[in-house]
Amino acid sequence: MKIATWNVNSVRARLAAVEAWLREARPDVLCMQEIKSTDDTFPAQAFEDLGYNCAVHGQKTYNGVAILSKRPIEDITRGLPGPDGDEQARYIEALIPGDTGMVRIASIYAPNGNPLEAFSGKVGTGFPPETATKQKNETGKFAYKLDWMKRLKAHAEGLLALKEPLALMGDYNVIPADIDCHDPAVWANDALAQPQSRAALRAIEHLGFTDAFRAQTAAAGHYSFWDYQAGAWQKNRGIRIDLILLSPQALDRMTACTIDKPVRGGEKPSDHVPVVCELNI
DNA sequence: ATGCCGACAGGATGTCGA
Repeated sequence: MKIATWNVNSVRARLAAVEAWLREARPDVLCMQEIKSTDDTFPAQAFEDLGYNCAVHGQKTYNGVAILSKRPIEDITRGLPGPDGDEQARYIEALIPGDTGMVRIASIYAPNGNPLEAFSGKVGTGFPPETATKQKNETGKFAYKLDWMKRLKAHAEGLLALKEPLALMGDYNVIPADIDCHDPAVWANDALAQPQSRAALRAIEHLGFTDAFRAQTAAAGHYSFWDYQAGAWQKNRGIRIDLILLSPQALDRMTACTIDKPVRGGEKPSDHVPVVCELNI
């Protein structure tokens, strides 16, 4: 079974590119993030025409995750357990039957977490009303990121106990290590590279997950994201933040894991590229 | 020091991303 994850940066803006990639790569499962669509505006028909079933957890304008599958999509769960009032659509999970067994798959869009500090930017004139607004808008993004990762860890722990093939795949918004970054100094003050962010990811991995790509190679210089700005793609200034975390039962069936780098050079590309994994299931 | 680019909502330009 060929499974993939791709932060498409708007499924509607990216529809032609996603359709083209599905025709070429023919994955059995594609987890998408940042679809930036509600369930109503999600272009399900286009994917159904290519032979895919769709499970969507959408949101207007921001975030949004989905799972496409050539096989049936069963036991769908939308959202992580957590406090009421978290309206951000960042998690969808389902059970997919393979030829020889089931695999549980989650499409994950972890929070970015920037800016790091409440007053990292301008605070206007400093009058109390503006200060209060700035504080309200900018406080807590990094805290939300770390809290969300804790919620993911708690949920992942329960899933691991099922002892079944499991793939938690998506945009983790964490640069796991310096070798996953073109220039660590550039990202040193970014939420994606903070020690707390890396610790939050490690804490999940230490439950018993393996970074599928890192099971294949220890080499530096493999990225999944290149900023649209400042010629980052042309200069290969990228970072690897799109990960496939596998349970032991999934890892033992893995035969390949690759990053489809050329997609970044395509027509009207996303700033992320697909990460693909082959499982003997 | 900040913007660079791109998508969105809405109908100008601010918000957000990483």
